[in-house]
Amino acid sequence: MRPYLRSGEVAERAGVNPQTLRYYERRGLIAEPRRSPGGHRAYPPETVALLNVIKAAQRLGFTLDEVADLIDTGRRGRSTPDLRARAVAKIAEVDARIADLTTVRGALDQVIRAGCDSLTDCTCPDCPLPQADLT
Amino acid sequence: MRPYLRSGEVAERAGVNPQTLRYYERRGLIAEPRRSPGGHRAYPPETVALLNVIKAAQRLGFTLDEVADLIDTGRRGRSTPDLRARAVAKIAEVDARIADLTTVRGALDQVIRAGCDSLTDCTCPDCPLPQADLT
DNA sequence: TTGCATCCGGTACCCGGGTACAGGCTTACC
DNA sequence: GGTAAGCCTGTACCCGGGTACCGGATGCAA
Repeated sequence: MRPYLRSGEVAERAGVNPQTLRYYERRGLIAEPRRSPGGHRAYPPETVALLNVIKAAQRLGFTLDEVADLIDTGRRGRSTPDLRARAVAKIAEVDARIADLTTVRGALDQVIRAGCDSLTDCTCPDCPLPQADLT
Repeated sequence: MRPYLRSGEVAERAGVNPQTLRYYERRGLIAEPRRSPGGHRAYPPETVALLNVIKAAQRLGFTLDEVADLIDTGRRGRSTPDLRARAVAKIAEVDARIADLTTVRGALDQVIRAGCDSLTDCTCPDCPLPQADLT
């Protein structure tokens, strides 16, 4: 007989929009909760913690699908190496993204240093715009 | 009496989907071209070059709205400092994004090194997951 | 002149992560 | 037992950058 929470309470405690709860339910991130006799959702308190976990994972760059998968994998088979492996793969993604942005940064820098004055009719010598990067 | 091009030809030369031409027209990136008597678009050949400029600007990280603005500003008043200023601002955006990603990378690294084994029930000591970043 | 490729306008859909609104029901408190 | 806050479902919309599909009209070549 735990103190079940209503959706608004869960949302507020987790710092999340109430609509987001239903959205996560649809996406399979949180389980369908019990219902009150009138049909209102009654959440166990752990849900708040789960939402915090989801937010933490999002901040780590995981998509909602990936988070759903991680939660799911953790729940069944407890396949230990999975989180590790996914974190390693995610680091590679992040590194690739950083490399892209670094290239872009360099190209912007060139544009500035060459003194480009127009996208369409730049008059600067050796204008870098036509090549502009390779992202 | 220049050799006007049909939309499919422009699209092919610029390496772009034909639908994208109409989309860019709607977005104000390319001007509405002349029409044939039957209503088909007849593009001047410069359009291909313009599309390449647009692609270059996109690779520099500018949004289509920003590109439209840059082209427009270049066409009228020839306000020289504008491209420079926008490139400087864009570098700041890129740097901020890189900083974010670097933070995320660090957090992922911590998760791996701490040996976290589950999003929801990690058993590692000093588990970094609850804090996980501040992006 | 006929046949096929292409183009037309309009509309709908895709990705990801939600948010908003409408119209009706339940719950909580006095 | 009244009233207001909160919840329900279903649906539509937002961002950015396009892509796809439809039925009908054109363009061009043989």
